[in-house]
Amino acid sequence: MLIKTYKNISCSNCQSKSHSLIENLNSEELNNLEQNRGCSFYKKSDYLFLEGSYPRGVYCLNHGKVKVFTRGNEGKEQIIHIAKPGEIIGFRAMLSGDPYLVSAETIEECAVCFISKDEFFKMMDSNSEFRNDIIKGLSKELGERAVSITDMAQKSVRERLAVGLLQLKEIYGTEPINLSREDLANFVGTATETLIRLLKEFKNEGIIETQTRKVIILKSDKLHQLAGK
Amino acid sequence: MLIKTYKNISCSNCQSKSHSLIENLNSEELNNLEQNRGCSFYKKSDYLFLEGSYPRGVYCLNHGKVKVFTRGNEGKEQIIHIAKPGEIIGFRAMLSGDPYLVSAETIEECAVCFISKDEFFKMMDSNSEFRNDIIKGLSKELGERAVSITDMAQKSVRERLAVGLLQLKEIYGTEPINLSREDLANFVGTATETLIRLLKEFKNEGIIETQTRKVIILKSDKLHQLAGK
DNA sequence: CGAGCGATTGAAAAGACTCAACCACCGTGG
DNA sequence: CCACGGTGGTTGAGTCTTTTCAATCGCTCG
Repeated sequence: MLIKTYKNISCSNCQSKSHSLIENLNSEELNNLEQNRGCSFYKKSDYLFLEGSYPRGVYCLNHGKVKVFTRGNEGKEQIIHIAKPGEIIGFRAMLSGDPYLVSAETIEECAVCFISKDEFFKMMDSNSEFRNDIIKGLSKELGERAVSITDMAQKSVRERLAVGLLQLKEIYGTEPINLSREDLANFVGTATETLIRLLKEFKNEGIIETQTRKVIILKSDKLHQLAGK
Repeated sequence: MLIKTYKNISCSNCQSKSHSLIENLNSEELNNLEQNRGCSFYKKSDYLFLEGSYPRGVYCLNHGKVKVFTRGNEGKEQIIHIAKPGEIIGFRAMLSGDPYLVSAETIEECAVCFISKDEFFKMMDSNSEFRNDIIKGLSKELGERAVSITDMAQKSVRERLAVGLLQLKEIYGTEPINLSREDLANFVGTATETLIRLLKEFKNEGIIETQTRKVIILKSDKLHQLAGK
């Protein structure tokens, strides 16, 4: 559910710009973009878009975190990606011309800008640097997913948890990881109960610390070791 | 190991062109391409490229089948994709600028054309239709891989085998599926022994038939049912 | 203070893997 | 032409991981 519409986020001064695909737009393009996008606040657990629907544009995350997931057997979520500020969400389906294969839902309060399909394609056509960044982004992600497939197919849940925690560390930076046990399980690809048990083991081994739902990583090196096998 | 170099495959008349990314090149571009690529025969079990090395160009498969795989724990292969004639292999790493994350190896005798990096980028720059097809291809594949990740994480091996056989049916068309048990297991993401046992179950249930190593699908509808859960 | 949801624990069952042995086919060389 | 060796395919048994189901706990919000 959308809370309110606002125009007070500037693309030129967006604090997320530097690590975003929009960083290579020139000032004219940024100004134009600023005129032609809409920004909104979202509460926790709001959807940006739903699997099966058709994309009308892309979402540029200014603040907060968004989980991107599919639903598998019996509707169980598989979290494919957790987006952080600066990321543009939902352009894959737009580029392939298909309906969304994934859903996107906020896991915190978020500030999100919407860029229409027309505007996005205009940017892609007119700015080859932007376009190349998009292509590079797609390619990079495609490579990462090959690795994820292998991990899911071959690694034990324990190893996958180690991998997942390291990925989350990249996403959360210095902040503690703040996810429900269920989301964490759906990210790692396991049952919630199994996740809780393994988390407890890691805690007992001094690798992590937990504060209610928050997880703090104490020994990354140990996680790397566990993840590798 | 490369068997011999030849120039006798014409891009304009390539029987694989119609279902290839090169189908939207104009005749001038095709002629140019034809002058600037090299074609080779490969024996079964030859590598096109190896994980970790740097791409120098892309491979256009004219005849035969190629498995694309990563190596996970203890070097076990995970087959990410099986390419059939018409497909261009290995452009992902070239576009992202990284070394290959996967290896490509022939699983039959193959005829393969090599297009250099320069040539490929030239085509991408000059022909926006070609470029868009590449972008679309990347996006489509990215979506499919999200589904694969979910399948690997959530589906039982039995379900995954059903999914895998249906995918292989698309690839092999009317021909019987002709893979070693090990490759089949590495495609489905399981141990060879488990794969064999499940294959036997499917056979007993009249869903498939086997002729030594070849697998023939008798009841696709049943497989769809099993794949869904 | 009580309802309700998320987190946690325990016990049992199921699914898949590993290991070891054996079989079957195929090409080679005597 | 046949014995031999090797590779890939198959089977069996035992083990381990992970899931499932059921029950309990504990925080948070009205």
